[in-house]
Amino acid sequence: MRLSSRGEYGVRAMIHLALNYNEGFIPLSRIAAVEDISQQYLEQIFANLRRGGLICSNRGVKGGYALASHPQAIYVGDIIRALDGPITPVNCVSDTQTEDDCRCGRTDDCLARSLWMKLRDHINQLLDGITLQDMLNWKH
Amino acid sequence: MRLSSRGEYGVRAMIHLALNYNEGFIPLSRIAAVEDISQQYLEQIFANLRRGGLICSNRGVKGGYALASHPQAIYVGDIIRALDGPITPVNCVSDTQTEDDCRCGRTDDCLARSLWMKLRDHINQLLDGITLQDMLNWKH
DNA sequence: CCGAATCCCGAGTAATTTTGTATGCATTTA
DNA sequence: TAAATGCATACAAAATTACTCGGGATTCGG
Repeated sequence: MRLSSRGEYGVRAMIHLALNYNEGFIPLSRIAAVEDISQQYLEQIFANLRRGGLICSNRGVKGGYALASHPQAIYVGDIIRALDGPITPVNCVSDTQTEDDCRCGRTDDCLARSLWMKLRDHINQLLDGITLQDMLNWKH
Repeated sequence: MRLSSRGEYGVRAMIHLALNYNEGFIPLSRIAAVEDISQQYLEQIFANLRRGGLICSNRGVKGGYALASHPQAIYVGDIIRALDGPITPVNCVSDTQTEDDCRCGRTDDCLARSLWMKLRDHINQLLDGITLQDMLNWKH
């Protein structure tokens, strides 16, 4: 049940953007330096965030990245899904599952299945209830 | 945020033991066959469950495995922790973390850290609130 | 127009983790 | 003693993750 480094880095980078929401576009090099993340790796992560519509980008000198919307409107769940795909403990109960993704043949009469669905929903509900702004407010 | 196959198989095998709680010790070969899991792989899984005190074993002919306690007293969280270690989204906030397990240098003033702790607790609280018996009762 | 700063893209590689296999020994019962 | 079981450890194959590399495309300031 570990999060990928993509997800972890992605959330941290998004917090960074949220903290500097007023300052316009921020070059990736600065985020990579401050957060101590490989710049090229972070580029891939940001590519996914952009495709997911969570951030905007500008090329060229003075370019960089910025949140696509207000920190209040960006949910952690969306960040992680943009980077790691559907949040689910087992493929069996993912929205986008295919037939043979499932390790156990049975689908309907699988007692464990109810557990995985509960767990899936539980995690998603938490992550879809927390925005970047919420996290900024947690600052002690 | 995926569960390992160890965890998935382990829970299914424990459900199997719970369904046959009255029938004494059940040989692993039968569980492996019914649940369609590699027997040798399942042996490793059961070794961990045994070390975790969740199941009892008897060797020799007529030997096998059985739950160490009543299905009402066995929690899913304990099963998964016995197989995969601490349930946590990032090493940073694991109980048993070491210094360099943590990808981000900062520990205290990490805004993301609060999120990971909430997520960790959220997941553990769910899994520590569900017993094998609960799952049997979900049978439609 | 030129050069520097930036984003963008796809392929490739290294490291790690996961998922198993293989082999053999130990114990119990009939 | 033989067969059925659990026990233990090392090994191997596969998959995933976590990056690196090399080069392009775009924008801005001079």
